[in-house]
Amino acid sequence: MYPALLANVAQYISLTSAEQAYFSSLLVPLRVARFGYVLQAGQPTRSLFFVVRGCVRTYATDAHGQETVLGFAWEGWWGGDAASAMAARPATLTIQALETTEVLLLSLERLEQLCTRVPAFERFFRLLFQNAFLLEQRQRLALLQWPAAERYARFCRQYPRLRQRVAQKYIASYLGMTPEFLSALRTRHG
Amino acid sequence: MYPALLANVAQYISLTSAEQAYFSSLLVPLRVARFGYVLQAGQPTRSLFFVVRGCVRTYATDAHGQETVLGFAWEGWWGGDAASAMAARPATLTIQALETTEVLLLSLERLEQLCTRVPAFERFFRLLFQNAFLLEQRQRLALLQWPAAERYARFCRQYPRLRQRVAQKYIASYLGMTPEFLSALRTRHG
DNA sequence: CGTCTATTTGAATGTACTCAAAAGCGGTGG
DNA sequence: CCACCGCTTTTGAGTACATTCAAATAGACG
Repeated sequence: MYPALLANVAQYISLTSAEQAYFSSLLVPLRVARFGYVLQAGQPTRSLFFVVRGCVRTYATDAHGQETVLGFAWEGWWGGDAASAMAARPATLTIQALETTEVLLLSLERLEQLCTRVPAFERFFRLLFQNAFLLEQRQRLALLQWPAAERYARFCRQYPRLRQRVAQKYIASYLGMTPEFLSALRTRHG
Repeated sequence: MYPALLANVAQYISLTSAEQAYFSSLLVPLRVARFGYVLQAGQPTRSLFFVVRGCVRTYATDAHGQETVLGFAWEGWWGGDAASAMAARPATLTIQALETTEVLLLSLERLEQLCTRVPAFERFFRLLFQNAFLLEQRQRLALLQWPAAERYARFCRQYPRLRQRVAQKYIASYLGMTPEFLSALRTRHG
């Protein structure tokens, strides 16, 4: 039984204790050391995961080896390379632990099984993807309509703790600017 | 009965004809003339919609009146200001018809009702939001990791017909560049 | 055919990037 | 516990990609 994850699920749906036990039985805990990988580009992947402890960054690497950070996930967040997992293709994204991190893996096979046997989970994952979609859209609009300084200011307001938790260069990449430029922004303003 | 929408739903779930009829009964058809609005920022909104015919653009307007195109929807696509509808707040996005357009409105109240009475729809909307999330993420990564010329080239490959269908300035906005710059790109390359 | 808007063209500007090097900080081991 | 080492952040100069503004041309629609 994993209280943090059950609490996350309970925000959206109610489960009997038998359902909770069944759900828990489908999860595979994984512990990753700092700078280790939850997933590496090129590996087969068929899972999503829930972060119990720690923090990870998700990034794509282009042909020149340039890394682009797509996002972060810490306690209480879901993560994974959903596109690759759903298409049953090797991962295109890499997910690296920025601290000692513990996640619970849920394979898509088991997710489907879960949705069949406990239909409330169909609803849970609908709401999960709905929220993920809204966050993505919001962040994409930020990239399109705000200049770099404004994006950083909003990021600091939205995720004040994350700023002290992950390296500035990763935040810069996530916000679509170079680390040098973010550094210059910080000295100019607050 | 709306064959185009039922075909869209049938890609993911199977419905009895009674379920099809019930689903159809929840939909409200709306016809919008060219340059008319399916939704305007500031209006209350509690619906998503499916495009039967025509094409719309979805955009946000900032404090200076600057418009940013978030996306397009044409025959067979779903649209709406999901964030506002779900939060039960006035729309922040505007959705304008670029041609004479027919949509089918589905209010969130009825969507919830539908999911309760026909649980397969819970699955349908999970998959719909899953796909929407993946598209958003892909487009956000494009903004972060590709230069303007590359984004346009990929857009033309991915949506070749859309290029002839909507004004270039809207495509430029969607791709995160000015219309002047997109025009310059086009004369330089193909 | 005429008007209105979209697209193209061009020049000047600016925001953000690249490259390089110094300074700062944290983790690790002595 | 301190000192070193490596990585992150800062600083600065030069550059480039993309923007702004303005005007001319082209295209669409009535």
